[in-house]
Amino acid sequence: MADVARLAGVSSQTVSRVSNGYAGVNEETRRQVLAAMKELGYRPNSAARALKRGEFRTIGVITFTLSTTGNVRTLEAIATSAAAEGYAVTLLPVAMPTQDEVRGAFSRLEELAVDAVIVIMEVHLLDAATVTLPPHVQVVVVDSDAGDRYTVVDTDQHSGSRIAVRHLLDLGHRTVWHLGGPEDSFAAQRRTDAWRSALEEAGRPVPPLVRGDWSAESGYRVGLELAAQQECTAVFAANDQMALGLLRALHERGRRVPEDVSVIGFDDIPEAGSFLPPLTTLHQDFAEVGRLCVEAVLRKMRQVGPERGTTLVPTRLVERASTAPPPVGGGGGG
Amino acid sequence: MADVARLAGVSSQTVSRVSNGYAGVNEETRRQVLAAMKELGYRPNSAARALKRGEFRTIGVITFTLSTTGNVRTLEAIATSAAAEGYAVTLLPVAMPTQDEVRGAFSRLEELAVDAVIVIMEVHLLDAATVTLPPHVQVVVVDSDAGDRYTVVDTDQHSGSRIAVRHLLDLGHRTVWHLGGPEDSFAAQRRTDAWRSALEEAGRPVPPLVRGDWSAESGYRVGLELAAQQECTAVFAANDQMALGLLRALHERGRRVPEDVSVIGFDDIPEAGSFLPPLTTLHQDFAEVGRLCVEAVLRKMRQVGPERGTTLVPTRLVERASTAPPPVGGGGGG
DNA sequence: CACCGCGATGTTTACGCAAACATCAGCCCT
DNA sequence: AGGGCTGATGTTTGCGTAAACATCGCGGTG
Repeated sequence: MADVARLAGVSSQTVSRVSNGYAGVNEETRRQVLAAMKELGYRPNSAARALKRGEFRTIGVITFTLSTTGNVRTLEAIATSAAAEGYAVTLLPVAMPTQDEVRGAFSRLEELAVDAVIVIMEVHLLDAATVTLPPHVQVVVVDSDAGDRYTVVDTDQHSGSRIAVRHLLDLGHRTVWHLGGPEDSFAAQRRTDAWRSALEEAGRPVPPLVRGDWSAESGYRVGLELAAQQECTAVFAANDQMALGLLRALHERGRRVPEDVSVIGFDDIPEAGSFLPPLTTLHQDFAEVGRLCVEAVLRKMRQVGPERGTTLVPTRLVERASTAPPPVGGGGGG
Repeated sequence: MADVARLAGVSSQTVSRVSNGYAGVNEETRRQVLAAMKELGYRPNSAARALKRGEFRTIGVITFTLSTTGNVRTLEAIATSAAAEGYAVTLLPVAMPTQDEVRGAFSRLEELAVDAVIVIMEVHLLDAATVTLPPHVQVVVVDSDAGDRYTVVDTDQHSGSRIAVRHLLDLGHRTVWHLGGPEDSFAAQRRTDAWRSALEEAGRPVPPLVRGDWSAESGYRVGLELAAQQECTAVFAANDQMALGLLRALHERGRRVPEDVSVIGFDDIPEAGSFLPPLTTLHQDFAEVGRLCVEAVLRKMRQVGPERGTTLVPTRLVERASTAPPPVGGGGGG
């Protein structure tokens, strides 16, 4: 910076002013400084800047696994939104869903150059990891019900699941089975709760719950059980990957989709439209979730209060070929 | 830090020594300092550290889109490996594959706190973006053939594709069709080249090339054309998503897989085993690619020379149900 | 016994930047 | 004409840390 100042014949402070786009610099002077910067290939040192300003312009994202579409898409949206606001995004992967790993991520975070944190994770683990964060670091959480302790942004799992169940009931199915996600996931839990309450509200029997672990493979395994239930004509799978496995299981057991069994998923992954048959599912707007996370965290940073509460992003039903009215004489009559 | 020093009754330099794990500190003193740190909730300020040390312990990852499995898995592996080495990872998303966007990412990078950059991107764009990087910033590229200008780490696309073609020929197919990836992708280009050369080497006819854009949807569209070719008994799809679309197209046109047509993919995405039928494909070791990227970039940072060259990670054939010998009287006789 | 060497610790300094304050010239007002 | 105001610029200072150097005490050695 001193070199630039010398070359431009000004003080280093003026260089700083130009570099930060401050007003109150003569147009002529500004041009000279910019020319000098360019000639010397000057780049501001972000460490010094951060030290002086007391902020890093960086948001940390803690995420357990990038193997689910949702996490990835949300992360991408966060990174894009953050970039638009002049913030960088630092990734803090948690290799295993263990307490130690989570604690480790948070403690790495402690010495990390971030002003705020967005957590994309099952919050069961977050709770237990009683880590004291640097006091000024703001936190926003995705996939949680901890709205009273953190600011939460999430897809509206509840209403989405109700839409799924309603869609199948409206087609004439007597009831809807559910291929749920893992027990330790809040998202899975909420989808399951909504499924049950929607059925109860409609006065329909609630079939036994079966669970997978989000993977297509688990959907296949559990799907084989469902395929054996002749009275099962409609299944709400908690995500599209499991729905894929379910489709395969049904196919192998000779149960046609949607003629014999209707299947609805959740997520609307890009491949869902290419399943056999194309999958009816609930579209999640991950881009919006990510955008809102960044917005929330920046608002918290800029304002004072630690504003808590939950923001929900609606889902949208995408009808494809995997859902249809029940077979006549089958489970119909709802 | 001064507070800690005061509380522990030592100088701030001793605190620094403890904080950085230097030898030459009395065990008794060290304990006192650690206790003081804990009591005061001291955390080293990474900005000041970076300023003093002249390095950020951070690696930037520039990536265009996180919508492909490969990019995501590689990114995840990079983040994990980097964390193991005490490095953080900063994400630099490039929203659109345009020159301007790439240039933008690189210029954001210029003021960003990174010591090195890993680029996961089609390098066609990278070339044109003649940005002058900060001189000390090392670059490693994934998916490129620019081994003479950058250090490159990539999956061995060529040998993987040859294995795919050989597998189908060995099953008895006369030749192998190819559903290629987009023209502007180096990875796609290499897979296509390898397909062609493997056929030529075996003295087989080279069917006309069809291309998709990596998406399942495009695989379906193009797949409809392939399905119309009665002499087509074996297809090598450049990735699993397009293979999924192809499977759907073949199904809709009444061509059974693998009885009438064999299909092989590339990537081995987690869902591939749940396709209908389960997809034979080439497994890419993205974790290894990511690990090697970090290793390479750290080696470059620590040593002097800008060591160039290419490291290839081998693929592995995963046989599932989508490949079989050709129908008798069909395209057989290879 | 004086001196050297070494381990343990303290003191000084500079990293690059930007806020705070200081300066200075030109201008308007009374 | 003098005072005060404004806009443009320069000077000083300190952010928190760690390298470099200084110091200090102790035990061993000639």
